[in-house]
Amino acid sequence: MKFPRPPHAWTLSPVQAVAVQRQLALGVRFEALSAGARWIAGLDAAFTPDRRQCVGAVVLWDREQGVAVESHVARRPLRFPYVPGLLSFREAPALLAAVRRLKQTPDVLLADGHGLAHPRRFGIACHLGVLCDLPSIGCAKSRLIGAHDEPGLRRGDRSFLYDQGETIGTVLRTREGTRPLFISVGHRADLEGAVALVLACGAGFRLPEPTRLADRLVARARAGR
DNA sequence: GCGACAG
DNA sequence: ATCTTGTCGC
Repeated sequence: MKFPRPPHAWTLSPVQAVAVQRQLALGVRFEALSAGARWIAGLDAAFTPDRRQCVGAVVLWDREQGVAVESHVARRPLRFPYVPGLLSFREAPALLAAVRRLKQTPDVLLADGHGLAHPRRFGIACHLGVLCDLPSIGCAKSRLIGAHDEPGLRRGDRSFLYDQGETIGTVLRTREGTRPLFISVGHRADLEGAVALVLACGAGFRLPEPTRLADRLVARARAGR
């Protein structure tokens, strides 16, 4: 698929990256996520053993048939350090390269990381969604910012994530006996719809199938092929 | 100055 | 993310 808008430069200083986030955050749109979203693109990244490259993977999951219909990986040089709050500048180049290889355009992107649950309300899910101009959801395995109560112990139990008086996400238990996931809106989505979609993509594991499969794919592609 | 800190 | 053995639980 092609991107409606050309991306900005990726080789930046942390200070410049923050400026880019503040600018792009103005482009985040809020919409009701389509309840009929069928093709979900799960995204995940890893690093080569020498830590010089980032490997991005995308798995297009057909929610109707419950199967992966496309899988792609792409490698890009690692040019940015890990700085909490600037994750996308490290992983997005490889992830976008993988997304670009998709034949079918996704209905929504499911990113491994936060969306609005971010200090500047522009986590990697927002970044990917805005650049691709596609609905996106952040699905992180741990908290970056915000306060919350511990959700109930059963699958589907949830509590909200708050920061500065705003509700920035949902802490969702996707499987009993495991730590909850942090769901937040990325771009062109709503929190309720995001939570519903994550649960709809669940297959008995803590992670929703699209990102779980992308995770597996990237783990294999990391070393060799 | 002391923690917290997506992946 | 990644480095790593055994071990607790279903």
